[in-house]
Amino acid sequence: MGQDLSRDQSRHLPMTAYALLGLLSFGDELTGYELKQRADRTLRFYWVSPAMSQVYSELERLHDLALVRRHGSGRTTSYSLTPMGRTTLTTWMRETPVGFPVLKHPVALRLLLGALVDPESITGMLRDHLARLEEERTDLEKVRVSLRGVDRSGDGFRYPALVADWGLSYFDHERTIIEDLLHRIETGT
Amino acid sequence: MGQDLSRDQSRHLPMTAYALLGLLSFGDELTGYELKQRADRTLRFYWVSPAMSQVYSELERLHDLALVRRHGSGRTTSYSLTPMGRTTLTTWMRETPVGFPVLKHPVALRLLLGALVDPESITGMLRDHLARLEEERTDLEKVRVSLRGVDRSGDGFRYPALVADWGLSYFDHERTIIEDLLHRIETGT
DNA sequence: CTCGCTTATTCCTAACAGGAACACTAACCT
DNA sequence: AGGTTAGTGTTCCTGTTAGGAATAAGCGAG
Repeated sequence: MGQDLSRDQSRHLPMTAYALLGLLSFGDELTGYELKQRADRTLRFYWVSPAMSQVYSELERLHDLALVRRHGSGRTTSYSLTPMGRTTLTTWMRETPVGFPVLKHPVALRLLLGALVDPESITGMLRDHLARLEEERTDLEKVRVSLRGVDRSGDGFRYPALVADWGLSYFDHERTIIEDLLHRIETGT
Repeated sequence: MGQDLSRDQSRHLPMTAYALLGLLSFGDELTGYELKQRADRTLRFYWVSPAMSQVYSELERLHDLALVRRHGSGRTTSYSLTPMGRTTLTTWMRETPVGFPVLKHPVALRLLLGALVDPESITGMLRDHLARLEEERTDLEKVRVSLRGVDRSGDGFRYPALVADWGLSYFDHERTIIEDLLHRIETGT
């Protein structure tokens, strides 16, 4: 039984686990709660923010695998990356086949079924979507600004800022698309 | 106990259920297998394609709720929308609060952690992503072409074609973004 | 001091992903 | 004919993920 565990390092973990390791890879010592917050704040633009339940159970597993260290100062427990955790993460970065993006776009799904309802219902939905798009964009803008400060770690490239720029341009593109769709629907192609 | 069921029509179903009802709303009589195929072919660009297991168990539920009709000709069973199923779907289209898109972008996630590995590893990943993007784009192009033929249902707007155009422009945008990123990384901002 | 807010964790349930297993059909192929 | 291979159609099982309720301690304001 025990001998199998020695090779368990090469087993792949659920994506959530790597996302958490990734958040810890920036060096901070974080509680489950803080990890969830950071995920909600920055990660959510490119990856689904894991549920609270998921964060804690995943941390449990990562601790069992010695990929994170526990810093239990009384009631609250915080976590940091172990050297082995860092190795696992970089190995995953290099060796794991990278999947294709998956999108769950409720607006597109409904647009597809647009013939079921009146056009006003569709244009209304698109306008609501535009408004929310704008909110999200300003949120991401704030994140990018705050990254400018933190992102001063020397030698490498400023990847988090790059990704933020990518996200912003994504929002901009979607806005023009939706505006165009609105125009086409209102005038009849 | 029984009396509660009378109000169960207003209960909301999982998203997968609405996606399946949506696929059936185009009028065909489909088996679970065919539904899965259609989802893989067209739906996947805007919504996660449900797993086989999910399709069959969801159809089971929809049948229990009398939202789909079963056409059991021997060993294979096909399904079609009941009037009540159509009503449920249009009600959902109009009344359900529309959520914000969720993206799982493994390339963006890794780019965020780019400092962990050498730049060549990142540019390699981006180039792979470009290639796959191109494949997906041509798949979607085929879908759009085939829609031109089917999409001749009279009065309304050609929504499926609209959504396909949206998807194509999404791929085009992502391609230019990635190419720009590659250039910026290779030259050092 | 107690009301409400944030932090922090645990637990439960339903939804979803992924694929193995099984069975039947059809084409083709030597 | 018999055999192989590919596609159709369904069921079952396990692990992962989503979502939120419940709990509790700490902390600032009235």
